[in-house]
Formats: sequence, structure tokens, C-alpha cells
Amino acid sequence: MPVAVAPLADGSALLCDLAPDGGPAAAAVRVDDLPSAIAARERSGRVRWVWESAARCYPQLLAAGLRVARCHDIALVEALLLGRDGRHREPAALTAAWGRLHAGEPEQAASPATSAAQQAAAQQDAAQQAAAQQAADAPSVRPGAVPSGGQQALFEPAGYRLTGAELLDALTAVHADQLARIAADEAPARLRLLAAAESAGALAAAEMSFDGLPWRPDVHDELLAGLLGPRPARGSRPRRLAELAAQISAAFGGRPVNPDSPAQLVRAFAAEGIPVASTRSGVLRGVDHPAVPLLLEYKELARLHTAHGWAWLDAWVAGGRFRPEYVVGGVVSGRWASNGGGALQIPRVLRRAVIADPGWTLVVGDAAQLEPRVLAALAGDRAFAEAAAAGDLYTELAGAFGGDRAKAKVALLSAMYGGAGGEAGQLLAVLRRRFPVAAEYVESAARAGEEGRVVRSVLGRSCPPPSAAWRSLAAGSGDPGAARSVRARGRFTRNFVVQASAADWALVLLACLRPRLAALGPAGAPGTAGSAGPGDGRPHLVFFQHDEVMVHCPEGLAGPVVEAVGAAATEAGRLVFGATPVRFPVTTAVVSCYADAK
DNA sequence: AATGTTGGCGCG
DNA sequence: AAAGCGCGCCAACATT
Repeated sequence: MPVAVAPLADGSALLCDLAPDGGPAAAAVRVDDLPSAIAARERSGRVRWVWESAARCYPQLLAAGLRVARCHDIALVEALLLGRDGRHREPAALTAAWGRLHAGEPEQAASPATSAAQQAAAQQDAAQQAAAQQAADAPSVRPGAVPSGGQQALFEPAGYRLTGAELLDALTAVHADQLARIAADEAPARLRLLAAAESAGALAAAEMSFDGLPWRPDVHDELLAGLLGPRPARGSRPRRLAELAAQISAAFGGRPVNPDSPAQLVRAFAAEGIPVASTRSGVLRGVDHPAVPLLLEYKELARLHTAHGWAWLDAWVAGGRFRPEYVVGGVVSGRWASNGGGALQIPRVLRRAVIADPGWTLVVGDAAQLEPRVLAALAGDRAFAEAAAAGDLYTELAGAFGGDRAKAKVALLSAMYGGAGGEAGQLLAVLRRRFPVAAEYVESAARAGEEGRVVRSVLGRSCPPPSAAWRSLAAGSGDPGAARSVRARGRFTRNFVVQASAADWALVLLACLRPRLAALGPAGAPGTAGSAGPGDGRPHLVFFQHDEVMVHCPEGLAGPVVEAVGAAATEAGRLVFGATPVRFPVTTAVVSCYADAK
């Protein structure tokens, strides 16, 4: 049952039971102690908490020792629905949604672009579609109290907050409206799953930030010292970098060159009679000059020092935990982004510093060859899908490429990314001949992009429409710049259908894994106030990176956690893709140090 | 001095 | 081996 949660300034809150269609099912009640009230409801049955934003509401509950099982995140669902209508740039916060609802703006028509797969999805959803139409026809939202003048809410200052009864009205009305908009989609069941998974992801993200990734500052410091020399004074170069910088200047005949400055390096090479287009390491590798090996070493170490050096350690690791802020849905494809700490770009060398607590262990799960498997399931190419039912996908496909696994891999990556350089063109031709349905799937997505249309993921996340600037550029034919940007958008939409559908799957995996992990702990089901947190004996999700999950758990629970990850992956495959021979295997490693996984 | 952009590179 | 897609972050550089 959905229950709207409106926290008040004094720590109390209004709760209101909602009907399945989102309308109020009972009078609102005021509770003085929100965590206790939520814990009690969690124990008494299945509840879906309808709140403004898990990112905003959940951390306080976690701090009070509480975990909840399910929620509906108004802001995240609003962003999905705005995107569905090609309105990615509009604000998705509750206040903005409430303002739009009050302005009584007409619902936008669904996006005109539909691929073959989406049409199939729409047919699968035909039954829900009939019901959805009824819901869409009926007025589902009662006008309530105007927060502070209708459309004005759109332009409220950033800190503006609704409170109390107004907040409850807004939550209830926007929630009901969102359910109706989902029901009116061409594939409501899928979009409903996406909304639920996105919301569950927001719970997982907040929990991961709260629990933190185990991180040993002493190990990190040793790694840095071994590579860079002892920690330098603030603002000065570590010993090894200083040595390399001096050697680099010497290699340029003693002329002072700051290796951090691409412009100075380009001039220095030019002075030696070597024109370089850029100072990227890939370009420099092809340059024959004594400064090059020094520069390559410098760049690698300097990167480590500036991005993940001692300053990073001071800023981001406390109490043996790295606590980044994850931004759910932060990437257009539905992948997560992160805010500060570079959580999704942790260099491989630093994985040595990620070490389980004594008596605990890390279970690291990695979805093997996720994106090509997703393409196989999306496209429904039988020959391709059957290859994806077995072990190594590229090995299974190698037969089509003269038994060469590497060629199969290049062909697949080129098909998904739109590359055509080198021998990729020939390999693509082979792919097109042997797996025409799969090739057509990505090529139709590319055509849609080139024509300025939008595409959607399997669960219905939409890519942004092209900008006005792109449209006017693309309209001018004959211009090589126009042709280039048209092709670039084709590569974007080609990749979007795969990357975004893979993100759908990963999100559903996370949503399926959370309750399985919660059930493994000694405390049993969630909703036990005062007992949650690190050291509570329960497995914790501590990291999620696109196609990889990490669970920190007591050693004795490693086996059940491995099983839970595998079961969640299977469940996600079934929920997202239905009946398909494609399997989504997750390779799991039970290790005490992240660096020892794979 | 503060803010915005670019080049480069880490991750998937 | 690199390339095609998606990001965040830093120092240097450009602009206001």
C-alpha cells in the first residue's frame, strides 16, 4: 500500500494512506516520531513510501537506524516522465511538478519515435493499455490548495520547501498524476517497473553512502608513498614527480617545461622539430623522443596524485569508509553518476586499499559481457541469442568470424558504438550477414538518431531529443560539419538503446538484490529501528558501478550472498526481458581485498 | 578574484 | 592495439 510521507520542520510528520490509484484512502495522521512510525508500518506489512525524494528524506531515517523496503521517489519518477515527453531539461522536483499540475498544462503526447522493439513492447502491453486509457481519460487529480500561486512554484528559489498539509497535498496529487501518466504510456508495465527500480536504486544509493565502502587509509598512503615518494607539503610536487619534471626539462635541452601544460609541451616538441597534434598519451607513444617515456610516467603518476592522492584521502575517507554521493539517474542512459570523490572512477591500483573489516569479506559481482547480451535479448535475434545462452559470448560467436574471438569482439563493440575504423567495417559486414536482426536493431536506432528522432530503453527510458542548434545544423545539407554531427547523433542513439537497457537491467538487479540481502541478516526483515548500520551483522551493498556490485558481509554469509547475487541477476533478466534464451551470468569473487577480484 | 572552458585521463 | 558510447575531476588557460 502506498503511504505519503510529509516531514514537518519539528521532526514530526504527516502520513496518509493512499489507494492503489494514488488518491487518499484515509485521513492524514500526524506522528511525532517519524522513524518509529515508519518502522512500525514496515513491520506490519508491505508499504511503499511516497516521498519527495529518497535523497532528501532517507538519510535522516538511516541515521536513526532505520531501513525501508520500498518507496516511490517523486522527483526521480518525474524526471523519467519528463524525459519520456522529451522534456529532460525541465526541473523534476516536487515543487516544479506541483506547479505544472496547477498550471493545468495539457499532457504531452508520447514521443513520435518508436522502434520495432518498442512497438512489440506496446503489443505485449496491450492489456494494460486498455486499462491505462481509461485511467488517462478520467480526471485523476483534484485541484487542491495552491502552494503559493500556481505556476509560481516553477520559479521558486532553490531552497523553497513545501511544508505540512501543503506538502501532503502536493505529494498526493503529483503521485496520482504520475501513476496516471505511467498508465497512459505505450508500455505501462515496463515503465512501472522502471519507476519502481529507479526508486529502489535511490534507497540503495542512500544506504551505500551511509554504510560506506571499506577503505584503509594506511594502505592507500603506502601505495602513494611507494609510487610518488613521501607525502609532500601542501601544494608542492611529490619527490618522484619533481624528479621526472626535471628530467623532462633536461630532455628538452634544459628549457623549462611544465609537464602539466599541454600547450607548453606542444611548443617544446615543436622546438625540437617534432610537430604533435596533442599531448595525449596515445599520440606521444608514437613519438620518438627521449622525453616521451618520462612524460608517460609523469602523466600517470600526476593523475594519481591530483585525482586520488593525499588530498582526496583527507577529503573523502573517514573512519575507514569512503562515502561518495551517488546521483541516481545522473546519466541520460540511466547509469548513476557521482558527486565528489570520483566514486565511479576509482583507479585500479587503489583497489588494494578496499579491504573488508576483520571477520568480514567482500563479495564482488560483475555482469559478464552485459551490453552484447543485452543487445541479443533486445533484438531477439535467434542465432545471436542462442550464442548468448552459453558461456563466453565472444567465443560462441567466434565461429562466424573464422574462429577468431577477438574479431567477434571488435565486430560487436563496433556495432554497439558505431565504430567503423580499421577492419571494423569488414567485421560489421560479417555481423550483418550472420546476425541480420541484431545488426538491424542498432542500425535502426542509429537511423532514428540521425533523423532527429528519439529512442527508448527496454523499460522506456528516453534519450533526449536533439537541440535546436542540432536541428538547424542538420537541416543544412552539404555541410561536412552537419554530416559529422548527424553521424555523431546516430552513434549516440545507437549506443543509447544498448547502454540504457543495460542500465535498466542493472537497476532491476539492484532492486532484486536489496530485499534478498536484507533477509539474510540476523535481524531479518527491514524496519527494525536502532539496529541497522555497519557492524550490525547484516550484508551491506557498498558499491555499484554500472555492471558491478559489491557486498560487504560477515564471512559466514559469503555463500548466501553469492547465491543472492546470482538469483537477483536471473530475476532481473526475467523481469526486464521476459522469455529469452539469453542468460545474464554474474561472475562473483569472494575476497578480502577488492584488488583480488578478477 | 571569480567563473567558465579545454585538454587530458580515470572508470564502465 | 585502438576505436566507437557514457561520465567526473583536475590543472592550465581564457574570459569576465
